[in-house]
Amino acid sequence: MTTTSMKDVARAAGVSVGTVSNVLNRPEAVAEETRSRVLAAIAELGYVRNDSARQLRAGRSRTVAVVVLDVANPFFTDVVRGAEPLIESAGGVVTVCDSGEDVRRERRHLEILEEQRVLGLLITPVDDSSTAWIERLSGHDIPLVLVDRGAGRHPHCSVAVDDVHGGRLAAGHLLDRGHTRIAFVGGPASIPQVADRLTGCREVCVEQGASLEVFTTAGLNFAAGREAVEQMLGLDDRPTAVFCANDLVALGALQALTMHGVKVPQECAIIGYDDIDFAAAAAVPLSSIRQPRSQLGRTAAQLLFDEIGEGEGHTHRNVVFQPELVARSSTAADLQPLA
Amino acid sequence: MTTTSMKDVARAAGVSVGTVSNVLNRPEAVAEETRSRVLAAIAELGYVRNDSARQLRAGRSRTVAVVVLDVANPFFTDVVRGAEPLIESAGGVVTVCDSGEDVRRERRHLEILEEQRVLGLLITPVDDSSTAWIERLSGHDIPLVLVDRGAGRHPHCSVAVDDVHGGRLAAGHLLDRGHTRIAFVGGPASIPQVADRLTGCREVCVEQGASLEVFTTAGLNFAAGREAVEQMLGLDDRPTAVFCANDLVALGALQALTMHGVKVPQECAIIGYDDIDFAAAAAVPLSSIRQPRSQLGRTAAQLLFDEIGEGEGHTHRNVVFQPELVARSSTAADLQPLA
DNA sequence: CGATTTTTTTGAATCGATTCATGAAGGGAT
DNA sequence: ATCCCTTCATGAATCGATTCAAAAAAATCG
Repeated sequence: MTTTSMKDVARAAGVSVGTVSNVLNRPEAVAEETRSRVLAAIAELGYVRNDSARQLRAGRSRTVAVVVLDVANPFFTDVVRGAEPLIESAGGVVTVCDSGEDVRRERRHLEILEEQRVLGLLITPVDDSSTAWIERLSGHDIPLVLVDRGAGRHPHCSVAVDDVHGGRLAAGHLLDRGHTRIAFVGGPASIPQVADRLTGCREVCVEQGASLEVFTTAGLNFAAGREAVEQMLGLDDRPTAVFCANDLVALGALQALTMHGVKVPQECAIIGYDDIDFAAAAAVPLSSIRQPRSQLGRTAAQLLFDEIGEGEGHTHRNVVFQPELVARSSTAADLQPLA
Repeated sequence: MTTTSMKDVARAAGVSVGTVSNVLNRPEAVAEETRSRVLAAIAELGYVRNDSARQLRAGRSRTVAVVVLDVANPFFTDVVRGAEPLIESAGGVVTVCDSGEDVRRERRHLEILEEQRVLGLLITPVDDSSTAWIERLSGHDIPLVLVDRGAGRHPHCSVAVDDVHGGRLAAGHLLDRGHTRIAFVGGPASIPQVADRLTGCREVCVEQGASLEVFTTAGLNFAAGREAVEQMLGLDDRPTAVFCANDLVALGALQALTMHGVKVPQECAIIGYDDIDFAAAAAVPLSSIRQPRSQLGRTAAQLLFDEIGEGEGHTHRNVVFQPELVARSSTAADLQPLA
């Protein structure tokens, strides 16, 4: 006999299983003397509650899943960190799922989470094709909050940052510095955050008559930034400023530029997005667009529990934060007029 | 009726629940015609398996938990990335738990994981006081592999990197550069990795007659590095080289040094540990001690499944990898003899 | 066609905790 | 001693999927 169950504890303590259950769940309903006898038996036998059985009866688990695009991206770990305290203090258990910007992985996670009957979900969807699955969970009464993504016309709570505005801030800053040939690096284009940041950037470029070259990458990481820069350096008449869709990409780009002896910011300016801690510590301290990362997580958790608490009569809320420009050395020099 | 169960599917398809179960678990044992009828009913009703019930019956979940010291540390995300493919291809589900270098948080996670009857565990224990709990899980037949930590005399599989050797490499490199006043920054001292790296460092310093100043920090992150440097800069006769217990600390230290106008490496050299991707992209590319991060994860997962597969007749294995010095700019200059 | 084997399907037992109607025991009040 | 209230403890029913011995149906063969 591998595992000891409540029945064993009950037998050892000379009580019924119902009483053991009461000791665990409503200790005040059990007489002092009985309770300590049961607790002694539990300690004696090394009994551990079986969560599956508990959940089966309860019909719902106490797990809140956070589905992110990339756990290795500090932006998301900060969002998770922001959400954790609230979830845990509400008796929940946090589980982090990494979709890796891949719809198939995301879908696999969602299938499993649905089978697990999770208490709720905070999710940053990979792209629009995620919607069908998300609606399915939602239809099966799993409350969810969209993170870093407006709900659009979807009936959900959401917390987001105005990425179009962020894109405008970044591009505006570069143009202020005198640049007229801008490169945008990021992808895939199906990721809404990328699309929005590019939209904002493009708007500003068009308004002010700057040229814009778009380098679409396969992902939002170090390697993507490096590769895009390699490609850019091959051009005859290359851009003088790069706006990267996030800081990881920007750090990769910065590394590649430095490796090729291109001086930042004198010969090429760079600005990233997210303002992760590493940005300030980079080879050339990186200008970036700051998002309220942990507040994003905290608010999302808050909305989720509001929804769980309010039940039927719940009205969805959509919170939008404004991003903020953080200018550092990587965009510090005004463009030197070419002779 | 919120959830639809197998019973509902059975009724809709005009078969027994046993047959529905067979369709899901051993489709080849069900007649073609019946199978498609059941599948149709499943699709029709939007039926989703209840994992709790399944686990209850099975006695075990298919979750493999990875308990790490800090999810925000790229070292650990890389370890997790390394372990995931193998776990998932074996039909497992990965869940990452962050102990945050805090024994209490670690313990809470372990309690929950035990209640969940996880399939297995990859864990980097916070410190020696974790041992009792780990043994408890192990005693309850939950197989586990210690990660980034030798098993010592404990009866477990483990994958580790020789941290004492790593400490020697780092210190040796600094002394080779002509430094004779070394600072070690890291903590808390109860973390074995920190203790081992310091041990190696101290050995070399003693052997070669260099002085060693130890700055013990509360954690292994950015802020810790910054604070230690602030403190160090207050000293009259300060060290000329800093060995940080990991790269996050080193990046924090580097940032603080730069902020105070101390030139790296000319006025102060720095070397970190882990060689995370950010190290190479730092303000001054950071020398570091490289660990085979994803291989660590992959091997750990391998050992775990070996243990699960072999059952009783299993013999524990302890794999130790050797770290490797990666010299970059942050230690590039030989010490300038002070006039 | 009846006997025999093979293929399918059935349905009851099981996993372990929770819940709740029911009942027992103890304490006061009359 | 009787009746009424509390306070505690009981144990059967329940959650939903899996398993497996046994029954039923279909196929094969002489």
